[in-house]
Amino acid sequence: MNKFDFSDKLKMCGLKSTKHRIVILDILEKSNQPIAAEQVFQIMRDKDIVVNLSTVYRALDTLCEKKLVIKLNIYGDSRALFEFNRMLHTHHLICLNCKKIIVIDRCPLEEYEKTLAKETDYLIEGHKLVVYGYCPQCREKQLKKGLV
Amino acid sequence: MNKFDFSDKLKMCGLKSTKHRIVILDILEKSNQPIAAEQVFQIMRDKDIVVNLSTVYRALDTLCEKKLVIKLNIYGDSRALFEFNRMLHTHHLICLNCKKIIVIDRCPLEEYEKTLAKETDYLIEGHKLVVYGYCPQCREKQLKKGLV
DNA sequence: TTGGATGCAAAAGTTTTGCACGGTT
DNA sequence: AACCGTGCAAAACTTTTGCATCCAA
Repeated sequence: MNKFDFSDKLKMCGLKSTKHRIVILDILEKSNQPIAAEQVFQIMRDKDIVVNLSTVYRALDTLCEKKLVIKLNIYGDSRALFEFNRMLHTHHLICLNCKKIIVIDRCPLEEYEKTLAKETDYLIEGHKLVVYGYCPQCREKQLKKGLV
Repeated sequence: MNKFDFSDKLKMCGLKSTKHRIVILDILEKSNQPIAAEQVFQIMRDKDIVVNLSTVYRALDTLCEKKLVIKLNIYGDSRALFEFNRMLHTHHLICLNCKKIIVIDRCPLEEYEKTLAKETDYLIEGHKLVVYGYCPQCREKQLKKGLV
């Protein structure tokens, strides 16, 4: 997706198309895993884009409101993480050692949601599933140390 | 579970049995939903227990390490929440309106974990599932307002 | 007695806010 | 021109830490 698409996307949501917002969408879209506001800020700095951290927070907040971006709160990280909303229903597999996050795009929970709705009389809007484990690389390292 | 049990539990984990820790376990055990450190602190204050907030944080941290307590990071709350570990594998159903949290104790994901392990070569340690929706009470209120 | 637990104060880290100014529509 | 977005600084909020003291084992 290129910058013109981002610009259109923003306008379609009733937002002004600003350079910062486009760059932020671009950064998140290119990231293969969710990142924190501070990291977005640093990447912008690295690109020699002068921006204030509060602007990054405000932009992320606005983009989340418009569902262009998804905000995550993950165990073990006190910061919120943000990812580009690819309009796919995804889940996350997180390595407990290196904190790498893999996005998984298969969901086994459609039926479960229906059952749950019946049982609880809730109107179910969605869910978040996070799976924790150790990635192959970290498993190997820990095997060598005799830790696992 | 009474206070003697908590004392034993702490000792079995290699922790000293202190008044504060016992009270904190008691508060969490009695709470029907996960609560923040600040709330634990306030409940202690209400019980006329003089305690420092940093002690609450340290105690919760220690109890989590020993798996007596579970720490949660939930979307929409920048604070961590803590719940008594009932040694059941549970999930959470959260009302997007009133933020009420229901603990659900049926898990549809055993098979899924196995499949995922095979596919990714991760050593899966566990998962967290949070379902979002609107509770019957909030649905009714919103219906009246014509919002849903 | 000894090491771990606590209180206190201070710092660190994350996120939000008020206000003046600037840019998009 | 109007309104929304941004920079800056400050504050708010959550969590952690250093150190002296206290308490459970």
